[in-house]
Amino acid sequence: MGATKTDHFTPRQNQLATLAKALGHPARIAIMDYLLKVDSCICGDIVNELPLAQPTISQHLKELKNAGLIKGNVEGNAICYCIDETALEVMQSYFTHISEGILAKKSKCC
Amino acid sequence: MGATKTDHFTPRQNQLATLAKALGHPARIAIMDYLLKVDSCICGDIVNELPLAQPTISQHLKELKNAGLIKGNVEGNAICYCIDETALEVMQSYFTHISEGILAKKSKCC
DNA sequence: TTTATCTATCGTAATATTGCGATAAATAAA
DNA sequence: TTTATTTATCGCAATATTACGATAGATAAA
Repeated sequence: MGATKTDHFTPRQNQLATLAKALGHPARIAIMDYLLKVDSCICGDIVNELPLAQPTISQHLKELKNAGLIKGNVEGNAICYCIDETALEVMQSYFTHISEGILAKKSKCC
Repeated sequence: MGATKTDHFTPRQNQLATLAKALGHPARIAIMDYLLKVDSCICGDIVNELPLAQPTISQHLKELKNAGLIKGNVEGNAICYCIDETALEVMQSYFTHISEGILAKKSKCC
């Protein structure tokens, strides 16, 4: 035990969970914040912005990248990361879907 | 090491991360799905819907509740859970905010 | 009261995450 | 080529998560 039973759920449920999990750490929210704040990709300066060591940040960037939330490409001797809109659209439409679902509900239990 | 450095980030970053983390498991996405599907609260039948044991589901419900995503109240000898809209609005506005941020960006790096 | 039903909690094992020092890999600059 | 600069990876320790059997607590039904 201890491992998530991924194969018992639908691909959509797993995808949403993967995306949410990737955002489930304040450092990774902070990285997304910084990516939005600077009007460009981040190339190196992200390490100076966060209160974490370079290997730790590299690891968080890797997780965001694996989840598809950011993408990066080599630029000189730095690497350029920026937000991947596709994954964000998935999350956004998920919450829109939930909101609509709640509005449609006429039940009054809680 | 091993513990998240929560105090190094802003309350907003921590709140978003907490909410995202709570949704970061397919079982909890499935619970939210089910809460939306049935036009009422869930009272007991959730255990039959998921491929997990009762204690595990109880644990997942607890995490969703701690994050503020669902709320529950006693109803007979069952407990009635349903979605808490407030937390969802936080997430929805976060993704709206990101989308707007991306649209506003004129940079063309990636 | 006794029994059934539903949910929570405890305890524990397996696995995953977080964080960082040390170090490697890759490219730029000198 | 040598030296910086930047990022990734390895290895490890500390902590957190996931899952579930056993069991307790609470209410409903008989």
